[in-house]
Amino acid sequence: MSSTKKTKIKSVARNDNDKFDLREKILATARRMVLENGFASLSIRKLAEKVGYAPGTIYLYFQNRDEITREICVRGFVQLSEAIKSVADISEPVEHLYALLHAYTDFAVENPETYRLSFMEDPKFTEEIFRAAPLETEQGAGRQAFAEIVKVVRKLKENGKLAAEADENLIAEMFWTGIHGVVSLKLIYPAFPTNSVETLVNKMVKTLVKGLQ
Amino acid sequence: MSSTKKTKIKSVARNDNDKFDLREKILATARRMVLENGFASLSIRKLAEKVGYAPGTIYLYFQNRDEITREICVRGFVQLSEAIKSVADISEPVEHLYALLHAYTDFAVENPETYRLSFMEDPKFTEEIFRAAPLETEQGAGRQAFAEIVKVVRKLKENGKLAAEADENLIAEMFWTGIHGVVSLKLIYPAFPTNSVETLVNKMVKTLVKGLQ
DNA sequence: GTCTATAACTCGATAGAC
DNA sequence: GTCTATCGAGTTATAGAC
Repeated sequence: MSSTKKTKIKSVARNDNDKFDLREKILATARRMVLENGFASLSIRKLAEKVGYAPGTIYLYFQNRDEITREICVRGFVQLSEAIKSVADISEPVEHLYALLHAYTDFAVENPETYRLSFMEDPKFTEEIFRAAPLETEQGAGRQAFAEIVKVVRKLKENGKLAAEADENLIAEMFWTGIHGVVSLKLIYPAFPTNSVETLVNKMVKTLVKGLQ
Repeated sequence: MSSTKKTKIKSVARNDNDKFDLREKILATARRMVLENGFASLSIRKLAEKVGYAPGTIYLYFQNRDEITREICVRGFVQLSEAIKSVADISEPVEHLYALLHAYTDFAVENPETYRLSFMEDPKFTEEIFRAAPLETEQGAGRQAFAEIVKVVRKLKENGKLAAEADENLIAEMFWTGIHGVVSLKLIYPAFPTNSVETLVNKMVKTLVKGLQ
């Protein structure tokens, strides 16, 4: 790998008065292509054509195709992380838990391609989401999201909804893997779990919460 | 790379007396390649080379590449279906449930590539597993497996572990999606759920069973 | 610095000679 | 049935013109 080769290409306007960031333009175009036809349809050649540059030009801003998809995923997960945090002010713990998990599944359903690539397709991207990194940075988005679940579990415990000796981490992972199973199966094959994501998530969370008492 | 030109294709021993099924040989070789390097590494060219034939020959036995991967998946799920049925003689329902779900997760852990392709990568193959087909045929393997879970749920109900008005189908789907979430997340990123598949499945099933009462 | 053109390598799939 | 040759398409990456 080429270490810190962030070639911060001169931020000079190319043919306009406004300075524009070609890197961002490429990313935006790539994102649009992905939303329309999925990650598989994202080829360097087509991307370059749409942006109006030659294929080789893309490589001035990105090391390779993966770096583009990775960046799209990571940015997507920042949204997820924010959505999860946006319900943090709900004081009642069970209600908070439902809101948080629904924010999660809503993100997956509304951003199926991002979710698929991040959690179902390629370990490379999953790693990117969970990478050990300062919690504040974008790269820690997956860990931030998980940390929020742990917080809610702790809140459940403090409110007596949970045994004092319960393993918070294990329980948080149980919730996460459970709802991941619901959305991931539904995303790949909508016809199988015949029940809707909402019905399944509600039933699962309700049953788990009751079973934990 | 390069060099080592293998032009000795013609010298491969082909037993013309025994009529051996080249189709099976191709499948077996493909399966081996998949086990070693994943489905992505399964190319017609490499496969043909390993089998000792020209690339075009493969197409005499399979319509295309997908037909090979599909067949590998479907056969894999017959094994899963059999593993699940092999625990059907356990009379105590909760014990039966645990055994069944562990048979499922064991299959996923032992056949990660098959499981990944069937349930995480390409809807085409998921569809093949769940295809509406006579339950007895190979193609119904996924549905057979699910039917077994429904049976156990019904048994739980008959033994009073479950409310009489409980939705058997919904509960069976809840168990399936739950353990699918555990194994699928673990398969794609072993480091994240820090707890083992066994620990998570046990905790989840135990909590769900308790919560259903 | 920016971009074009193209190399060099994949791959799946097919046509035609034997 | 099998092989050779090839098409058409994808990919990364580089050499060199402007």
